[in-house]
Amino acid sequence: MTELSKQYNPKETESKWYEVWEKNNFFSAKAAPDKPPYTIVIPPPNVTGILHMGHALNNSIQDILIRYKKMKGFEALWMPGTDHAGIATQNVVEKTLAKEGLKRQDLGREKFIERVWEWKEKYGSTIIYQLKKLGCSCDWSRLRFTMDNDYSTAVTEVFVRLYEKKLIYQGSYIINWCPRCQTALSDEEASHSELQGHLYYLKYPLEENPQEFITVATTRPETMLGDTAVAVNPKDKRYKKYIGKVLALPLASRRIKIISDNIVDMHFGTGAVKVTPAHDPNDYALGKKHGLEFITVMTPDGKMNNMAGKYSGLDRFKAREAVLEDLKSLGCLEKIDPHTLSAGHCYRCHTIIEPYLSKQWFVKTKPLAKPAIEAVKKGRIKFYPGRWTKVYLNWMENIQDWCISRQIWWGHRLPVYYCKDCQGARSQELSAKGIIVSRAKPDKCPDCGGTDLIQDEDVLDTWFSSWLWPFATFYWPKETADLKYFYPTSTLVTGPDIIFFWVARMVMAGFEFRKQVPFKDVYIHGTIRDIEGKKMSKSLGNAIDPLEIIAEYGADALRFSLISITSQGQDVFLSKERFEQGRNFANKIWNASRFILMNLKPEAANADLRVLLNAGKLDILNRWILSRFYSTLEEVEKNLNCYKFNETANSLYSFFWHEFCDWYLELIKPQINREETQIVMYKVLEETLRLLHPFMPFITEEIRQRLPGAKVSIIQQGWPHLQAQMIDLKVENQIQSVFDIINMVRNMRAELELNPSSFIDIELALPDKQAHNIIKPLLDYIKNLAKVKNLSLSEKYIPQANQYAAVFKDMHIIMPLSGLVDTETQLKKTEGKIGKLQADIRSKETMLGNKNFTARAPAEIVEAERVKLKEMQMQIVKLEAVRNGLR
RNA sequence: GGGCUCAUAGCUCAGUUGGUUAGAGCGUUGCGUUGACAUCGCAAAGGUCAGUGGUUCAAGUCCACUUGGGCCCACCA
Repeated sequence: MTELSKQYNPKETESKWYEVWEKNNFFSAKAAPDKPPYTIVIPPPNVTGILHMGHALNNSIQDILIRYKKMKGFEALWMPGTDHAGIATQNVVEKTLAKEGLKRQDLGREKFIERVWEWKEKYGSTIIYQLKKLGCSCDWSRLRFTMDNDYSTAVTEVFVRLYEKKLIYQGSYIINWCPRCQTALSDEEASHSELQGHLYYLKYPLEENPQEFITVATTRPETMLGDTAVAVNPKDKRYKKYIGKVLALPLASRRIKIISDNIVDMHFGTGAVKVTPAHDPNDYALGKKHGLEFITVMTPDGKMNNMAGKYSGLDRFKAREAVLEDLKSLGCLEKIDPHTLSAGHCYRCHTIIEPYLSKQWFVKTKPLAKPAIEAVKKGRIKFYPGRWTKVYLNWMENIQDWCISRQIWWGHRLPVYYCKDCQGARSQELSAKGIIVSRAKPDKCPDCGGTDLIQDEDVLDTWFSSWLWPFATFYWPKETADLKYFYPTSTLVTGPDIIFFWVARMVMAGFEFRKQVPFKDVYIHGTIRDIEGKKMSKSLGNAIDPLEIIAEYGADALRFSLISITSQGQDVFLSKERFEQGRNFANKIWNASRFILMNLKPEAANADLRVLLNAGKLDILNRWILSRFYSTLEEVEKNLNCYKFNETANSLYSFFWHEFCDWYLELIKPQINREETQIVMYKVLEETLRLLHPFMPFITEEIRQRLPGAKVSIIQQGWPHLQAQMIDLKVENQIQSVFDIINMVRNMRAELELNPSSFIDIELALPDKQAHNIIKPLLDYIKNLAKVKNLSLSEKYIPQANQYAAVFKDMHIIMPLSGLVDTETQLKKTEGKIGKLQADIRSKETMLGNKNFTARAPAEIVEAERVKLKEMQMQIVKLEAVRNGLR
């Protein structure tokens, strides 16, 4: 066995063990009918992704679950993969093209897509390597990509099925349009944020009397060029007389009608609203209802089109200025008020969304939502923390149809073909004629037999492929053995930001295509923020790079620190110093293990603990640590099973550090060569390492391998079995008393400013004779850790001037002094304690004197309070004796 | 407009179904390095649990309101 360094060096161990795990296929899972399955599908990171703290947290949690379940005997599968991330990836590749002075149109569709694939091959696995650095135990042999051939088959299949069920339709509606990406977006992809804008009051003259105006208020004056009506509320007395009259729309020189509709809010703006049916969703509805004209005044890249007359070619915001300028000179701009408005922004490039009328494909979602609502209501899918249930249900119950077509190139092309011969016959309105939706490209048109078929140019929303992730990764629509065994999956771990994008839709897909839930538990973790509460992001420059932390502190430290501060679902405010806790803990584990390894005899690994226990060969100290260990194990499992990761991490931390190291290892030093100590010390370390392994996989593996009895990996050692008979609260209490006494002596020493390394004498005065027998065998422990030279036991406390005494339960702890210490100070301190105790006693007495309390509180609580009061009364007598001795 | 969430030690946060003297990590202060660990040990200081009112024998915990952060949803032109 090689010498261990004084400090843990994560770099040396991490890559080494990861290789071993991979080489031995410890991460692979196979359908195993004799074992229960446990499945997690990874939220597939974008191929453009690089590991950030959110990923680190998300994947640490998943790895903890997978490693725990694997050790526990489940066939645990963690399905990995990446998402093609349509718009995001296309944007990235377009940027690299721009450096060559090229646009994607210069290459053409096919060549461009080739470039994207090239980019993907080159950079698309970056995040996979980074996940490995984190220690993730994904079954990499199953790595999937949402644009894999098989996966695309599933996407096409789903489109065709939904189309055939009439749950997919095509139509012209107002959608969210990103003028920069030049594509439609779903409602979820338009993230609304407030911005400071203006409310512009425009005057439209009446045709019959141009001196008379109706003033409308708008935030987007440039759209007035597409106005086809002005609407007022029918109840609005101010405008009643104008309803049905005609206005001369300035600049556009068009006649528009004044219509009335209840939807108009009389109290907003002027109570008269301009109606632009082609550029606003509300106006669109009004346009439909009142049979208005739809005039599109913009081009897809956000410029004014030739319907906009002289403004044609101007960018929409430049056009706004120009329009305002011209209205002003016409005297048609009444005023401008500051106004905060909320505008949609493209979730990929943050450009302000333009509501835009265009022909798109939609999923009819209401029927899909129905079983997805029911499943959650009935608890077949559970959210952790539970409050997300409401968020999910609220969205699901108010679900809108899903716009799934995107006008970009990178993605799954719609399996929609048009017959050129039939196209002429197609009306603008919905008609299936000449539209062929098919799994494979058809040879000829089923309507006219024409062979001139072209495929729809659009691709599908990225989420239209990711919503199939829990089963498409198992090669659905094939009924594979893996699909049957591993699906439905067990737990989904993700952040709150993609509940609508992804989680909700997966539930819908699960029911629609598999007739069951896609997962049983959804664990929603918090968002990682910087110390000021801002979301961590590269663009804000406040991000802490997990890889940097791994390089500096190690992956185990990163994981442990992250987990220990993330209480269930709560956001995390993170600073770099936070990771020192994990690093220090790793180092503590390392050094405690180093100490044990230096003293351990290999045969200790072979003994059977139960035999030893039954033979009565375990002393109280060893029984104590075993009891504490199994109590901890019990707690760890309870917390893990309800996704309380921080509590688990913290109980392991405090058990290992503050009980095992601070007390146990210190106390056993004098008896370290005793057989029972050897065995227990080995046992507790070995099993604690196993409990820690899901949290800190590398260091626990490294140390386990150095202990006797190692298998190829600690993963194979499995999860320790709870041995409830080892939990002994009586033993725990007795040892706790010893610790309390030691603490008191240490405290007294510190109060007296005695050098911690000097030995002192102590007398314990304990009136209860029977207690003497219990404490006698424990005296050596006290002597050891409290640095006591002579420890005597007596039955009676005799107050004396040259001593310092303290009280613990019914015991006086007496420290003889050689006269150097100031008795005045001791007296003050003792009196202070008495004063505090008196106050406590008074409040207890009041409490117990209250008949309401004694009558209504549970008997055991009242009894406990009585006992407590008695103890306090006893203590005060003893303290008073001490005080009298000092006087 | 609706909903969620947070406010506890100087900082970051725990605190289970209401029930002893409210905890941890970091930081601070004092003492301590001859063999596990200074990425350490021992000890200490530090909290009217945001405010007000209520329910209760009992409130950090439950309820209402107030104040101040953060987030989400919604078609206020």
